[in-house]
Amino acid sequence: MNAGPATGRPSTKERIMAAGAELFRRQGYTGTGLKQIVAEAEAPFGSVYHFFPGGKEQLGAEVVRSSGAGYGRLFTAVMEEAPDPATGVRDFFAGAARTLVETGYADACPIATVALEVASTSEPLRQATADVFTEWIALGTGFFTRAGAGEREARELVITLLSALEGAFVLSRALRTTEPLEVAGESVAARAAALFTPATAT
Amino acid sequence: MNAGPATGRPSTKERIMAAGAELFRRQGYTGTGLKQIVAEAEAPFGSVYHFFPGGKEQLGAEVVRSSGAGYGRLFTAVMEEAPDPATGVRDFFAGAARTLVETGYADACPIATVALEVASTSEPLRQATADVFTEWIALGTGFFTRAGAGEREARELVITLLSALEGAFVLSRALRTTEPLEVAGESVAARAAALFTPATAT
DNA sequence: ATCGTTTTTGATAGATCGCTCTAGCGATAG
DNA sequence: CTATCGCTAGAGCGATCTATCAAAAACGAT
Repeated sequence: MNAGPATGRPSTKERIMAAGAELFRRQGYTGTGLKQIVAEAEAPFGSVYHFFPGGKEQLGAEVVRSSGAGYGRLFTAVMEEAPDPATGVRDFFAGAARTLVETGYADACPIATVALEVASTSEPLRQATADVFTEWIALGTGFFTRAGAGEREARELVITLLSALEGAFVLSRALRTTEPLEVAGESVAARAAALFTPATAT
Repeated sequence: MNAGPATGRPSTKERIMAAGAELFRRQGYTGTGLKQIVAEAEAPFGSVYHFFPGGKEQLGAEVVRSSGAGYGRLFTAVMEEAPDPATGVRDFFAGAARTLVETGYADACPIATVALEVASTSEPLRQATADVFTEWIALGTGFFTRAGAGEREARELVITLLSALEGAFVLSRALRTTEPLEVAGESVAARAAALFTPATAT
């Protein structure tokens, strides 16, 4: 029942999930072995099956939901700090590009690789990724409606944003350039700017 | 030296590559075993190492380049059939959505799953995916410049298109809805329409 | 301190992985 | 007919995978 006290290293379960999140994000689900996870987490192998009786699939699902929620909080934080939505979009894409470069083009979306891998092979994992995307869409729709957009415009803007972001991650990681993130980010930012300019609204 | 005569089934190498392309696209690179590929291709196991002495990695690279080139031809064909670029974009996204539904949300981008998986784990495979994306960008830039856009606008439009497409594939496969493809496609089509409307050009 | 319960742990099983190797088939050339 | 060569064919190797399980450690109550 240890949730990680202020002192010492994180609990074994937390270390396993952190290691899993990092490795799944970089190498995908099938490309990452449990042995590799426990080695990186400095955890005993058996602990995986103690904390995740459902095995690798349960670990994967919990990691997807957890890191998905964390990324959602990051999105909200960046957007709320910005002076206006268009600037928030620009900042978010710029931050993603910075992280990508700093990690040697390894850390992009925490769940995209897993999402593509499992979409046609594991229903529980597919469901976990779908829940995360649904949560992100709801989060973004809420933010943009609060910023003054209509429900429909807000939803379409978030979906456009997420599509552009995920796709730019694919291109940027493969090409090892931030150009796709910059171009796609500017495209979405321009659309957001147009939507939130009262004078010329559609 | 058999390139597949008009009669009979395709050559063994062709069957292996076709099976590999389908399985890699749906389950990813690490998620697909050579045994599964030869089973689906109805080919002897040893033939893999006869035609691909470099093993799984070489097979993966050739499959990526081959199916990447095929998808590029599809893009060009759809765009050239359409009366104008914006319609072409709409048609391409609509066709992608149709294929996705018809295959039970399995067949999206032929190389995206592999691209994310190998970006940080296999340099030869990463290079293959990067070459395909570079080729697609060149292809699209050429088309849009011939349609009347400036070099820079054309390139940015293609990158925006590809990012939106790849990202929409991720969302659509996970959510099992074509909504992301429709929304992202319309977004790119609108931008293309604006760019190719002479009166109100930037 | 002692016992009973819960939590933790790593050795190991059973299956599958990519890959190697040798034997054999069938068409063609000398 | 024999030799050659491209290809077929699958048994089997070491390594690695996920998952299991019984023993050890930690904890709480008396």
